[in-house]
Amino acid sequence: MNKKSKSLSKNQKIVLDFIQKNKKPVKAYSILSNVQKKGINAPPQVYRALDKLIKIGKIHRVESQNSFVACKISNCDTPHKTVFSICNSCEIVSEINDPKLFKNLKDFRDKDGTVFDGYNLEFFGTCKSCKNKQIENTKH
Amino acid sequence: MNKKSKSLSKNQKIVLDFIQKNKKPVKAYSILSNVQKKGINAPPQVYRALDKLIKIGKIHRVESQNSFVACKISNCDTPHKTVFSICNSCEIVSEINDPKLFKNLKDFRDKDGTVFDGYNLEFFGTCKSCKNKQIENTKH
DNA sequence: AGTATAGTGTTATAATATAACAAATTTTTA
DNA sequence: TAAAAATTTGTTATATTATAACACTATACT
Ligand SMILES: [Zn+2]
Ligand SMILES: [Zn+2]
Ligand SMILES: [Zn+2]
Ligand SMILES: [Zn+2]
Repeated sequence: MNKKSKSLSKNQKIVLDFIQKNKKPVKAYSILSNVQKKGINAPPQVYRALDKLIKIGKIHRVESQNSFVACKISNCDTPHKTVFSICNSCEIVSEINDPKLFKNLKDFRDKDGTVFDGYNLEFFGTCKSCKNKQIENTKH
Repeated sequence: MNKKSKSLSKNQKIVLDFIQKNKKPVKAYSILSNVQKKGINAPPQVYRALDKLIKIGKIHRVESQNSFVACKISNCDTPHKTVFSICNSCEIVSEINDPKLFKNLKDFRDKDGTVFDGYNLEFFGTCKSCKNKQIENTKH
């Protein structure tokens, strides 16, 4: 049994379960208040679980939002290579799985030829649904 | 005289000046403690200046560090299209100016064909100087 | 069984960021 | 140039996000 298949601890399961249930990214203190009934009482319990889940790639941190979202790509690399699109209007986040873009990022070298271990890319725009709403509003 | 050439306010100048003096990104409260002698007394004065400087593209926020760094690319776009390399070891940040990469990012569309307004990309690795130090250490 | 590693529960506190409001300054427009 | 609008300031208080430290428990490894 290799390390990666080791099962999650109680708190890790509770936190992951809550994050996976949510379509949108969730904030640490929102997780806390929502899992208190399950026996998680204090911030460190949440943050420890988050740290571990991030480390093993089950979730990602959305840096521009201080929020956390379940990984949508089963074999997401660690150290992390993540790409998200983020709606400026409703703040919904989608994880992007685009092989061509991944290749461009993986192959990138800086001026010194440095190879990077990982990256995080966040695209910002207006999602389809919000764009439609905006069009609706200009009609009236 | 267009809007972009309008001069900065007193606090904005003080904050920008401090950020530009630093090779590494700086934190908001470090800015605060370093400019108190210039008459900036409280966090909102710093954060307001930061917000404005970010908006006009004079500085960028390094999302993974909660820190702020002067723009090294004179004509950096707003809304922002930023690429950084970040050393995991010394946390030094370099702004990357790579036309080919910029083009790849600019041309990217998601599955729905959405065009994005901006993006932020952070690469993580070990900088040349830190890599050399590591090699030195393994010699002994 | 014994040791090492990882996880738990808890309290306190650090670090980062914003709300709200009155006053002053600068820019725009009439 | 005077009035109106927009921006910036100074200030106090508070919200939000995250970690330190410590004693203890559970699990995995040899
Ligand atoms: Zn993922
Ligand atoms: Zn949206
Ligand atoms: Zn820039
Ligand atoms: Zn370094």
